[in-house]
Amino acid sequence: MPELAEVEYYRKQWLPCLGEKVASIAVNRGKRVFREVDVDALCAGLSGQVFQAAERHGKQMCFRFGQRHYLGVHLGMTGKIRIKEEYPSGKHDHLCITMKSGKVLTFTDPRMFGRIRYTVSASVPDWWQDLPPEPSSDAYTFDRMNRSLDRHTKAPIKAVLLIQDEFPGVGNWMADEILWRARIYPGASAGVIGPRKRRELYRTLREVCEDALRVIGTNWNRPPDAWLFNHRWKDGGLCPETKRPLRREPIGGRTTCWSPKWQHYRGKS
DNA sequence: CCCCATGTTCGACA
DNA sequence: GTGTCGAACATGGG
Repeated sequence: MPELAEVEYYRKQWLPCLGEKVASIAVNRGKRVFREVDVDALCAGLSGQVFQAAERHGKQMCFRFGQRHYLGVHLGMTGKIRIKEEYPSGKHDHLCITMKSGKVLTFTDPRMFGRIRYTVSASVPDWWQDLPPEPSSDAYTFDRMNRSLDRHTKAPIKAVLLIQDEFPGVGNWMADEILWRARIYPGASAGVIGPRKRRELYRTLREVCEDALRVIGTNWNRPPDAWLFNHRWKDGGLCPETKRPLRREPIGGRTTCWSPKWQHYRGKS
């Protein structure tokens, strides 16, 4: 499920326990989500620490315990985090952090494409440093987007928008929403998109990131029907602009939904 | 049984 | 080295 805005929503789920102390840890040892983690160190290290901070960058999250314990969480395709009232928990609750209050910070992920990281360090771990600017931030410039397109001139623009080093947080539905608003055919090579269209793309990129954070990232509200979002999932969906049928086909290796008449821009050939 | 899935990574190839 | 593409990862839902 999770892209930028959904991850932002999940980030907030543990916040009610901010300032509380960890009582004990339980893990589903050996699961793929712990592939980069020393699980013994995590269980031993986190106990007794105070939950201090919850941050997000793109689709990644970082939770700090005490001054030196950094817990990284990526939700993959099916990950969720939430608070449970008591420990005995579900089959896919791979990480359960029970607090002194009895509440349990829980990480769930049936498909296990998600990933946990754990670092103890006086300084910010390398995986949480020097991250590329998010498209919704002030640091994200038109020049930067241009460079991303020029580094991947032959790839379909849809595929380029999904590269996390270039567009952190953008996922499959957001990429489709961005291209629909900019009226660009998702299969168009990034390199053939002209300067004027790039300006439009820059605007819709930032707009979709901001809209998504505001509408879904806050309370997971249902987006307006004027977005592509509500129409893209099922067969038979209609374009909110043209009222004509949407198309769904794999582009850039992912299921892509677009409105053929509306998204006619294919660049210079 | 079949096909599909809002993500990332790795190997092959040009 | 760089860029692009497809397969693989593991599980559940329709």
